[in-house]
Amino acid sequence: MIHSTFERLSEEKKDRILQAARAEFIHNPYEKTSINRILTEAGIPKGSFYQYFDDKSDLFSLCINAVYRKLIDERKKNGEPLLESGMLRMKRLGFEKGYQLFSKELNEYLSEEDFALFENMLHAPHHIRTFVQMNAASALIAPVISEELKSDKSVRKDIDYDYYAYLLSLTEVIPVDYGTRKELPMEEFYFLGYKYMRSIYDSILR
Amino acid sequence: MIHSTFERLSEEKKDRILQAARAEFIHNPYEKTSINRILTEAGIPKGSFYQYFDDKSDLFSLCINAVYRKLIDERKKNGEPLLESGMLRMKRLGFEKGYQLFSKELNEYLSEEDFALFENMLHAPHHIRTFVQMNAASALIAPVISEELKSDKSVRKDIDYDYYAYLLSLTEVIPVDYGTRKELPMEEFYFLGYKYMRSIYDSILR
DNA sequence: TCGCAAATGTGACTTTAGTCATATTATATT
DNA sequence: AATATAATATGACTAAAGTCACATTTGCGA
Repeated sequence: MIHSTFERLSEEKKDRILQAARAEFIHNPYEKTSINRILTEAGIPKGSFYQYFDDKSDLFSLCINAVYRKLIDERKKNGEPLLESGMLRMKRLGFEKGYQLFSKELNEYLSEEDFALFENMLHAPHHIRTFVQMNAASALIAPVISEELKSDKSVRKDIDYDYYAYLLSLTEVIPVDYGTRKELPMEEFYFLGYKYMRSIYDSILR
Repeated sequence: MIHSTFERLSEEKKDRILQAARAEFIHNPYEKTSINRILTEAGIPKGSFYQYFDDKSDLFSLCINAVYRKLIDERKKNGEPLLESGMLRMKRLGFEKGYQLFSKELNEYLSEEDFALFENMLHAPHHIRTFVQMNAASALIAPVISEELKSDKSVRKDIDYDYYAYLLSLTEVIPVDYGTRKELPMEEFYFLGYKYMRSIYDSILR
């Protein structure tokens, strides 16, 4: 967990840490990254690190969340709902077309460095990847979906919006976890994701 | 991930490792446990460890899975279905009664040491706990649920049993993750678990 | 503005994880 | 049985994580 001591830091210092961490996580696979190096680069003493964070995964989460936040903000700015992204559209348009659109958008929104960072997340140890993705889902994606559910006429009014938004935010995490364990090809993940999403919707649609 | 090299080891050696790890994880909170100590205790050289496992979380998973396996086997032996355990029954009988029954069963099946181990799992870093629980769910619990779904007349025949069994196996993991993040009291977890289970069932019941 | 307490900063130090070159043992091939 | 080849075992070594006692700064009531 990222401690409140970190949040209280000056923007300048927070950014110095983020940038140093980002560079490290972009250029190395997760297991090869070093807290020591990041701290030297950012000019932060070792002791301080453990006042701000629990461990390396927090630092990684910080970097990944920054990219997710960018993605979300862009979609919002363009008036595109978040729920429509990823899985659901993939199913609606078919895998090929949906994936093309998805890639196109990512290319618009994300830099090459962002892609490298995401790539490293995909190859990080299973528990780190799951942690980081669930983190982003719950902290960034779920709140947006919750709002979308509230203003969606086809959704029941008596449900716990936050909880179902959280469940929906896992639409990428859960199938990927399952698919990875079963060693399924990437393409199948999306259909699993759709099934998962479908099962949540079955409970909350009027 | 636990490598196949470990599986190939003699039962004697595997058990020596399991017992040494178990003792370490029972007597220390996760962060205070040491691979080095476990290996010294088990008489296994450092280099061998990394031929069998990726890291400490594998060793922890090994210990936790052994207890889950015991629980599952006991329920099977007594002819009690797995799906009825935990959340669902909690909802059917009400929290108080359901929890009493749950505790009673656990007390029958598990030793004090098993409890200590589980306790340490509950307080392990978030990503370790999630990893270990999802692991057990997917490797041990899901296969049993899959069989139960297949022989359940009220379940549709055209579904992907394994996948929905996997989703149902997460009925304890998902609500606990959400509840922990939101800092909800333990009791609420069970109602969230029921909602989660409900939403999956809505999709697979005839 | 002084003095005190709480919060934050600091880096030498200890312990732990993880690597790798080499040794040993098992398995297959003729 | 002799030889080649692959699989496993080993522990000294390197690099990393994590700790802690002490220093410095900040906030705040008198």
